Amino acid sequence: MSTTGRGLHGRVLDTLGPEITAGTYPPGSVLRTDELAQRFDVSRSVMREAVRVLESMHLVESRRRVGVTVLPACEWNVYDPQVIRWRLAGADRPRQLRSLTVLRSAVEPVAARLAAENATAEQCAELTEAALGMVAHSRGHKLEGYLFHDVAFHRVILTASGNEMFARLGDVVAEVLAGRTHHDVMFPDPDPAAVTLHVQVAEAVRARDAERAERLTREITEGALQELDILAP
Amino acid sequence: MSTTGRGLHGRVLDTLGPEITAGTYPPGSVLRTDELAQRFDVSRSVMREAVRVLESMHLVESRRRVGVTVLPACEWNVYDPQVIRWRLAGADRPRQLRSLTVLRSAVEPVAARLAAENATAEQCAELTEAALGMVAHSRGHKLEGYLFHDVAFHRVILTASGNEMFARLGDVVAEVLAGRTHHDVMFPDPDPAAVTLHVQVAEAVRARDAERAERLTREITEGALQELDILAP
DNA sequence: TGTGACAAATAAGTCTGACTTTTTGATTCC
DNA sequence: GGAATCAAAAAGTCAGACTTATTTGTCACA
Repeated sequence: MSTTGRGLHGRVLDTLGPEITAGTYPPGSVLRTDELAQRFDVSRSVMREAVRVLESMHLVESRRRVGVTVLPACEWNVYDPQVIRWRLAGADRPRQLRSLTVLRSAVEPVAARLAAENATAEQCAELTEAALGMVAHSRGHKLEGYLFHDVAFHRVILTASGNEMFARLGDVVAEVLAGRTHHDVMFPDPDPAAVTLHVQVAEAVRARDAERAERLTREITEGALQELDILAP
Repeated sequence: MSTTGRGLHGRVLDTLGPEITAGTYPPGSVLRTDELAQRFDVSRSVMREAVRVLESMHLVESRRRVGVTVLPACEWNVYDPQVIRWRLAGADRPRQLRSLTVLRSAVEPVAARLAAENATAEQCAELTEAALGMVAHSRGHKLEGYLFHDVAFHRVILTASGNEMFARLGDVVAEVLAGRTHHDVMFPDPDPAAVTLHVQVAEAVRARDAERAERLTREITEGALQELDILAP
């Protein structure tokens, strides 16, 4: 599940990216390419490539005669999957998880509405299969299997919406769900009400009932928000 | 309004980025770093930096002995502001504008609800000022002034929500609104109903009426969607 | 004393060329 | 025909020299 790994510059990013997103260097801090190259024991060319990537994520800004300046968090490309992973691995994980869950609560109901209008027969089948999979793994400490089908379910909804901006949030939702299962406190078995809601959403989409699909999905995401409130008020 | 401009590699990206996002090279196409370096008359180091940036946007994938492979659109980081600008400048602009407007319709109502709960006094003032500015420029072909305050209004809503994921969509909304004003057909004066709605949202936020702020904002975004349907059905 | 021009220092930016590593696909041998 | 081997291709890496822009500081001049 390592993020980059591709090449030496990826190795550098794997430690420098998390450091920056964790706030190790306060905004305005200046790093020097040469020093970084020394620290990571790579050539300047490799270090420059890494800096270019960080720059494209708006984590840093490189200026002549000044150096590589760390930008304030409000500038970061927080939708970059890499940045999301780095931040989820860091200390302000709970805050991040909350932001993303709020985003989910805005997007997924609308996506479900669109999915009900646009889903193909195949996507309806995948949805039903995922919902049934969730049911099958909802009891007896089978959290891994449950997570698998949960992720699949929400991915199908987002993809079937037909909106590419929604579809690309599939990875984000997957990270959030995985994070909830693995790192945070979670009950040994998922909430039965949530499981039922997923099944009902699948039914609504299959029945082309957009209104109902949206309302039920809103219940799901509101449940996810309440769950966060209980764990970290 | 030029996007990158910083350094030689930025110059390369300014032409290569739009080419790729426009679909000039079909997914799976293979580019060679050396050839690209020749074409743009830059050194391999510079070309490699540009490729790294494209790679971090998931537009291409670089593999040894193969070359730089163009990835299918479903892999692209479509939330990267740079990618958004490149695509909005390209041929499938209308499609892109629709995707982003649907995203707005999902996000902004929820953001308005949160803004009503969390906005500071200063943000309330900014919101009112923006709404009044829209009113002042709503008649007499003052589209530029209207756009300015419209952008400001939606930026404040998204920022005041207190959710950083929402806040970062300010630039996206700005692009969408600017695109609508400049490139697409638009009536010489904005819809009076929309202007009124903005004023009412500002009032609702000031009055801490979250429910009403959400409902009114939903009306605004649904209006934006209908406007798109009229222009490009 | 203030100000403007000029010079020096600094760190990123660029280029070149040689070398390494990985991957692929073709060839050969069993 | 299949497996092992080898050669070519392209990205990856490195070192070093050089360029350029920007900042800072100094000095002369008003």
